[in-house]
Amino acid sequence: MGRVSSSESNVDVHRQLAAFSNYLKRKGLKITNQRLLVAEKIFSLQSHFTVDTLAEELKERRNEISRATIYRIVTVMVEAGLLTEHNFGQNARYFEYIPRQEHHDHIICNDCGRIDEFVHDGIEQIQLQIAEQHGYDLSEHSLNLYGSCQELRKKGTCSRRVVRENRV
Amino acid sequence: MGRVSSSESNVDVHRQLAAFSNYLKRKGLKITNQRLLVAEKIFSLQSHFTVDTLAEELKERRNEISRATIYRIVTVMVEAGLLTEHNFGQNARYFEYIPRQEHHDHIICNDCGRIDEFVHDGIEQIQLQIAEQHGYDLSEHSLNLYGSCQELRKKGTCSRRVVRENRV
DNA sequence: ATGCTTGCAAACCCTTTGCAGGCAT
DNA sequence: ATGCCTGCAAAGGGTTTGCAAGCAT
Repeated sequence: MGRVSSSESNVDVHRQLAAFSNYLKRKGLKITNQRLLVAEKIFSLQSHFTVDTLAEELKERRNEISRATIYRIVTVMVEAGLLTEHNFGQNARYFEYIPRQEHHDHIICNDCGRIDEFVHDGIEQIQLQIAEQHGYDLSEHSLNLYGSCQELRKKGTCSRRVVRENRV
Repeated sequence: MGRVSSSESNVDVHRQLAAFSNYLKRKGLKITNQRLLVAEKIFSLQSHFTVDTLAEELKERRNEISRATIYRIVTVMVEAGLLTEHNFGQNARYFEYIPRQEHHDHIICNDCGRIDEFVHDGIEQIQLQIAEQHGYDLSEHSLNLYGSCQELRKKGTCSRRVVRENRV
């Protein structure tokens, strides 16, 4: 249930990389191999990630980059407005590439950690009203729904769990 | 804009402490001085807190309790259903005492860190619909609005910031 | 040549845990 | 007396930072 038809083409990735390069140039920052590799991985991922998962994936493709550097690059990309940071749990910092300013909120599965996305115009508007009523100038918001997806209920198992008699 | 008329009376605090004691007894846990002091502080706080702020406040009142112990007590209280944990930022674990299962969401000020609360039945219902549409069994949610409150705009300063020419 | 970037390792912050002594039961 | 609790200090996990070498400009 991500974006319309996923399969980000290479053309898109290249365009996004070019945009990132332009940003770097404009800011007087250097276009390094590490920055391009990390950005490319993020653009082609098309989903949420942590610095840790990113580091693992890069390592598998023989493009190992130190976590310190990845943290620094991700920070630059957040400043560039290319990445958004999420607070899904207390001990994980998730980032997500959001093409063309497409906003959305998330539903996270308590069983398997799966993350789905949604947008609801009604909710978006109500939020603006609420902020106004409380005297706030709304700049952003974070709406996360937590629950269990169908997988565990239907199959009896999912990537993380098995249905047991005594659910905790 | 917290709960109706705040001023939690001592009577209430005592009742809540009694409830907590009962819970401890029921679970075969011990009623220790630290547990009572921490719980009392939380009940009388009537707002969001971190383990750190709690530790500081207890220290000021000459009731210093080690952070390790506070973490352990807070964990028990979450299990008892007396506390809810929030993810307002990535590097702070906030807890909140929620009397009588009163649910609410939050608006957080980016300037001063102030936290206001609200409930909107419409949003609550829409969330259930969205979860259902995506095949999820909704168990909980977290909705945080971020913005700037009136203080900084009106006074030119607030507890954390001063209005400057170049806002970042 | 210049100085931004990288990688390493150490430092940090918050949180958890092993252990021995303390206390509620 | 029993064994759960506490406090200390050490360990852990994620993130940041100082520094010297490396690389884009």
